[in-house]
Amino acid sequence: MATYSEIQDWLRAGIREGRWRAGDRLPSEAELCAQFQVSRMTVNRALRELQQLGLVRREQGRGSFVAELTRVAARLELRDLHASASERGHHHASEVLALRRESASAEVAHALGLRAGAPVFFCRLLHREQGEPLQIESRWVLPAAAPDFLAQDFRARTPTAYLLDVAPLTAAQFQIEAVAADAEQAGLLGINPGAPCLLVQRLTHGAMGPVSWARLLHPGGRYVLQGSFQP
Amino acid sequence: MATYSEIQDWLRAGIREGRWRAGDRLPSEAELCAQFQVSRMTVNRALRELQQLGLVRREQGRGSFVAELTRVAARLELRDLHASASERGHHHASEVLALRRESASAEVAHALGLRAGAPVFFCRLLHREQGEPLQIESRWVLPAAAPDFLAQDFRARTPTAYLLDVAPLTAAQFQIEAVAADAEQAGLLGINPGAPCLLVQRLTHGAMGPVSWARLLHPGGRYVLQGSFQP
DNA sequence: CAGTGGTCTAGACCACTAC
DNA sequence: TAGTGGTCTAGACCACTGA
Repeated sequence: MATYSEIQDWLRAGIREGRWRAGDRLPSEAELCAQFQVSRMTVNRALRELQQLGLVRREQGRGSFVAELTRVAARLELRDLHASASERGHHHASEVLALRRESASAEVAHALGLRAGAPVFFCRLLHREQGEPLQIESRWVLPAAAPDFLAQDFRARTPTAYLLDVAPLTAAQFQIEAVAADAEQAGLLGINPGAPCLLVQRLTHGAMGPVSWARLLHPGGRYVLQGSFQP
Repeated sequence: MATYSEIQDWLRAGIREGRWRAGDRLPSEAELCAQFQVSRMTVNRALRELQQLGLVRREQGRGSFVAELTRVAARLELRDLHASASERGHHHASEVLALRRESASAEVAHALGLRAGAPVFFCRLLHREQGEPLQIESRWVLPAAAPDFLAQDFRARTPTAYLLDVAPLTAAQFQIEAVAADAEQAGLLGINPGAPCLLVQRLTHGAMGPVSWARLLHPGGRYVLQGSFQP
């Protein structure tokens, strides 16, 4: 007798220890049923989930095989700064530099799917972790998606956390690039003008469509994105 | 009668169309069984897989709920440059700047889990896409993992593709940051010294342990990492 | 207590693969 | 043809939740 997760553990251990190498055939469902004294449904679930994780490749009529990794992939998470600082036991503070209604520039209008000049809410915050400037957040919000946006106190709750509440996410896109800080940004972040920064641009969608477009600028030396892939 | 994926499609459609909002309770397994005239195992699988995808949250004794997204996450893939250029129909070329045996510096030894001074293979390549410099690849390889590394022609096949062949990946870690180009890097990439670059550092493991450590430097304006999240 | 999900069984029929 | 995985059934027992 065994459970599906025990069978998974046994297979993972065998793969990790090199008992089966990438591309090798694993025992068939029937063999695992006999070995672990379980029904086929149980074995099937164990193998199917390993397949969903990318660790195993299954082929009808042929068998189950250890998957070959052809790309380095990982789940990258871009999280609320306040929550991630708290998890590390760090202190996080936000300074509100701007909070107002604006007319959408061509760039903002394009990102949010509006016509240029349409009214949007805008905020600009400087985030500090342990007292050190870590991010300039520039954010444009569709008024229809968060009508009370301008009345919030973003020192108490970040725009990210507020928007998650009022307009739950259904989809998001981001892009990450390296840019040079301009003079104003450099002053806020306490770095030299032209210094390298990591720019994360993020568009979030709610059930009704686009909600918010954010440009998050981080000083190069102080902010690193990390990820890992462990099958 | 229905299949598990038809039930999933029906639930996803309801969530997408706002029939259930984030946090709402979905029909119970028993209700779905009755509605679709299927056994509980089928409904269970449909819901369990939606849970694994992060679209649904399930609680024993309470029910199944539409998940609230609390983080923007996406599968980020760091791929072989040649393969990704080919997919876009672009031309990719590599220039081999160095290919030799070295003694591991403290930094390299630490990354690969060696003692400082241990022999490692090293290569340095300049990758161009459509003729424009796109990446400086500096890579250190554990000789035991790829004994013939120094005999390869990396203009024909990138080190990434070669290593995937001889030492299949089992795990990887990466980190991404913004740095300034030094004079030599700037010369190779055709940018100004001090210009912002995206630096991706990547450590790959095979079945036997660490295989290779790579530092991939991209000119800021020409290289953007993108990702999206669609439940 | 009734209702929920978590897991497992011992079958079944099917499509596909390889010989 | 024998063996493989893909899917489904009609039950079962359990742990947990909330009234």
